Amino acid sequence: MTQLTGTKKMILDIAENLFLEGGYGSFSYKHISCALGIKNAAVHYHYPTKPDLGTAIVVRARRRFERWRENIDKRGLDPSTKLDEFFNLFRYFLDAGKICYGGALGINFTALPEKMQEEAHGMGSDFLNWLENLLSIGRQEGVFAFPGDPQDQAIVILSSLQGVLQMARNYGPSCFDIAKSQIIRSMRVSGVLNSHQ
Amino acid sequence: MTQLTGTKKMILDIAENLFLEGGYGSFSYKHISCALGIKNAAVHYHYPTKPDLGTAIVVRARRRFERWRENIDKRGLDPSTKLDEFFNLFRYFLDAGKICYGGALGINFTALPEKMQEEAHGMGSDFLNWLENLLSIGRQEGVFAFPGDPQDQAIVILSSLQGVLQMARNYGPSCFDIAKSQIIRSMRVSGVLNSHQ
DNA sequence: GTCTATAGCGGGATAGAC
DNA sequence: GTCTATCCCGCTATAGAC
Repeated sequence: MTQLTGTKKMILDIAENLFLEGGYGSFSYKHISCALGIKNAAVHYHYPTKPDLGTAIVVRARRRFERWRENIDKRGLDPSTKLDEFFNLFRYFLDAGKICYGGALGINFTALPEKMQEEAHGMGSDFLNWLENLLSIGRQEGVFAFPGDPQDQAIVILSSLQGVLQMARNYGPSCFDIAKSQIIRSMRVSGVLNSHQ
Repeated sequence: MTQLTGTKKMILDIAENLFLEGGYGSFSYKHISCALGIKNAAVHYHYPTKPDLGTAIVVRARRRFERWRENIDKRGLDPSTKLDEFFNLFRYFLDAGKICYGGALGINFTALPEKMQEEAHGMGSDFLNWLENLLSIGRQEGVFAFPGDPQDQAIVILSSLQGVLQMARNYGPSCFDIAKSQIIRSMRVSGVLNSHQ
């Protein structure tokens, strides 16, 4: 699969943006065609059905995360910086007023086209596995402190990020920074429990 | 506002169930009328517009949480048990394959009717304030241990619960128990950091 | 309080010309 | 690769009879 270009790429970009604002029901052929100044039949030429288009969004996002992961992992960063880069991935959504892929996919999960569900499952694993591995290594190196399995901690962190992006629409973007700070604070090795600071 | 009965109550029940499965776009007058064996015009008689119906869902849910809160607070439970009861509130959604109000409201928040947004905001505060208060008291009593402000910890816990209900659709209900256990474990006073158990 | 009937819109999708 | 034209569907909402 080579790089997308031209109309086909622009269709996918617009669809993805709308998708990240409200899920599968939030983008339509009409909306996309109007934004591009073409007719909806032209959009159907590139992506025959909506499940095709929806699946393409998730497939591309997975490839993008894979490139991000490769880039991060080969830079030899320490675990704290890597975790910070991970938070920055989600900060992009916050700044754009969007929810993340997990949220956009999870909200109507059972109503999604089957292929989209499969890709959604794979994408969730991509994120969870990477984070679990980071937490495991970070704790071994004495950088992070938390009880229990790294996988369990990864689930808490990822679910909190997903949830807080939705809360931020209701309470403003500061929620995100609060959650991020609190998560990091909770894993601080030198952290003193029961402290008010 | 007295207790709802008859058709009007059933309409609201069905709408709420559908709403909690996929948000504001997931319930329709047709769907509701079919489920009740009546015509959509009859539904409009009870709730003239969709914003009316959507707002009624959130208003009733807020009153329900208020009753829950009064009941819990007057039973003189210890903070750990209260927190467990709070988790049980969300377990109901898990068992029913639903997402919580925060998720159902947050996903299309900017597209919601204005009154619904206001109620959603109030509802989020209801939950956050109660949880923050519980965490604050629990830490004073030496039952919970966590760094930082109780409000910040409340945001992490609530966002995680909201996110994990959505993740559970993708990864199965075990996510919920894992997140719950990990959150409790992280706040354990006797907990040993860096432990693998 | 529920019905029939209908209006008007936006959605996904297709056939066939250019 | 994009167009015009069209189809069928589900949606919210309303008027007026019963």
